[in-house]
Amino acid sequence: MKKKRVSIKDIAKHLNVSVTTVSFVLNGKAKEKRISEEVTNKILDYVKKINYKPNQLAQSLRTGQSKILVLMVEDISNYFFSKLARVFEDLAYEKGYKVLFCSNENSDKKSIELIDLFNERQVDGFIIIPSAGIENKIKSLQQQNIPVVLLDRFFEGMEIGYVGIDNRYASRQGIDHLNMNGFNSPAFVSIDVQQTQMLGRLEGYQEAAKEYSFKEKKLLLPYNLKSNEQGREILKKFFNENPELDSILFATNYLTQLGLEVLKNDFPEKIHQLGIITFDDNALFSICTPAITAICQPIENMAKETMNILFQLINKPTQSTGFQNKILKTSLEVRESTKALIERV
Amino acid sequence: MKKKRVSIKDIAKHLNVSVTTVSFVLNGKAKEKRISEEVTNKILDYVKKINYKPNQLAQSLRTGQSKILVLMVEDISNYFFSKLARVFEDLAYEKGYKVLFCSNENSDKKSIELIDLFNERQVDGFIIIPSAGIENKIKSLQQQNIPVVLLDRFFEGMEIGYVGIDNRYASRQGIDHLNMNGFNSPAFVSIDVQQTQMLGRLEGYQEAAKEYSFKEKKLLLPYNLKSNEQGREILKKFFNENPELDSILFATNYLTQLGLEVLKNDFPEKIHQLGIITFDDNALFSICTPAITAICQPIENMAKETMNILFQLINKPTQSTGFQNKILKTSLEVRESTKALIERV
DNA sequence: CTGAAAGCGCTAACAT
DNA sequence: ATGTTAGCGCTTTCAG
Repeated sequence: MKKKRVSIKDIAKHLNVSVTTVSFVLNGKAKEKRISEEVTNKILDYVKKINYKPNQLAQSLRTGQSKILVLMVEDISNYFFSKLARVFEDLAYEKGYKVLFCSNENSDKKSIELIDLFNERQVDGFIIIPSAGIENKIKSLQQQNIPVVLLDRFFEGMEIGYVGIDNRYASRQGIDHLNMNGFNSPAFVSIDVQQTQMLGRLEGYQEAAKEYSFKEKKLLLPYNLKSNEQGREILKKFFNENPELDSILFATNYLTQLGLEVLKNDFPEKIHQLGIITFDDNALFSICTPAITAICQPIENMAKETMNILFQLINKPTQSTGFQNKILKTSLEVRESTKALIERV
Repeated sequence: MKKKRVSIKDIAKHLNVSVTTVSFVLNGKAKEKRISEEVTNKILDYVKKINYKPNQLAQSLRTGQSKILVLMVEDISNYFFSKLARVFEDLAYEKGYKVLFCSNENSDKKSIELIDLFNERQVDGFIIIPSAGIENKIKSLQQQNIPVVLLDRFFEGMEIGYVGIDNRYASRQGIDHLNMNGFNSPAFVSIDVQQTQMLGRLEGYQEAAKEYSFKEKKLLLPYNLKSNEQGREILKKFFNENPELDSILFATNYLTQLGLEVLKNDFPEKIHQLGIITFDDNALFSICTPAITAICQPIENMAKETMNILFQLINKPTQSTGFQNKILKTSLEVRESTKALIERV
């Protein structure tokens, strides 16, 4: 039943030419190989007529290029990552590449499995948001001369292409903004994890604490929360025990969501008094009440820079020495949640 | 520099056996082909030692199976789609398949390009959320005997596997709920597009209008809004011109977001009086004020059913006749935005 | 200008 | 029980 795909050989036979000729013509090398216009057109016409498409698999096997890139994120269903994915998709297609997305759930085991999996498939490059323990796996990719660039997080001291934001600065930006609006006792809510981007965010907070000499007040939730409910409990306790806080910087999207749920349910008055800032924007933050001020990562730019570095690696087969890094700045989307109290309704 | 990948041939040579033997062992056919334990172990050990991975590309070329599935959605960065993607990813990996995600932006042209692209790559199956004009392209896939199943939307009368929700019922469910809470003049805000799922939602609304004999009041925004701003203008005008409305059913996520922005900015009192329901949930709807009642699609189940149908197609190479459809029910996540007025604070 | 043929890495029917 | 060998569909060198 399966209609057999037509191959280059079939075309050659049908047209009484050799496969070589067909291949040359198809690959636009007709001129270069000085194949007659007549033959060239005959082939082109026929190919169009039967709507022939070369078998990419065979092509890849032969050329060693699969034109496939892999983007490995923590969880593709997370807003920040899915936005990133969308931008990568478009950028890659422009260049004739496809992108495979996959989620590693921040697990080393899953990350390694996935990398191996795609490596077997000879993908042409990796863009990886790495979990903490896969430094060696990534080094092994580099040794095989497979282009990799890291995104969002990196490994201290590793020689590798990397694109991220200035997390320390971003936190500072947030606290500065709070400070300017009269909030001078800010808490920092984050996750207890050794990811570089999280450490940077914490650092920025601590630095600001010194400069403005307020007392550090940080809550680090366990990475593997059993449930949202557990997270809410912890936050609730934290708010109860620290009534003096006048503002909060949430280090990720997800925490903001939990935090707002708790505030909304258990401290309905506080939600309008506290200064609130979240890392990573989301379209819906603007319709919360109060609308939430956000530290925004320049997603498009991040993707663009990553692609640049990656394609440089792809096009330069020799092991290069200088690895490019790009640290971008975040921007602040100011909304109601950080308005000075006197200005609020 | 590029370390040459070791091939089955290298292994054979090194071990003084034939490639066949290696291939059989690697494919777990040692028993079946009655290859001695000794040889089997020798091969297995060596393979493990040098960490050999077969070249999937070559394998695919040979077997005609790529173990790759494609999920084509409208926009991977949309919450509903990225959630779906995540579930598909997990389900597929369980079965040894990978999933390529791509976004068609609801454009026929892009859809067709993408389908051709992946078709050339011999993917093993397609899961497609189709744009309106690609019925023929999909038929051509079927003719080539390539497994396809449609999701979310379908083509009237087409013989094809399909998974979706009962949109008519879902709308009814929403309006019924509003009605029970004393809202009996609901509007319906949707997009002016001929997608089956949207038509179903409209139908449900109209049906309810007849049954409860309220006057239909629908707003259909153009599909290609120039900007969010334009959308907001239209909504604002609509709210102004229809002050008698006591509730709204938004037919998609995105519209809800626009609508809430408008309400928040221009009708701050109304936002607490209107009954509001949205199609498709989002984690952040629960922290809006009021928290928004949502009609939830059973994403996990949808993915599961789709996979079932798809794998049935994949494993049954002969053109089957009976096509399976699965229409699932939505559920209602009741929140503040539809509380009867008397109950509200 | 065009064709023959080798070979990418793997599978599996057919020999031994 | 193991080996030989013919492809899968394509690119590309080398010979006309």
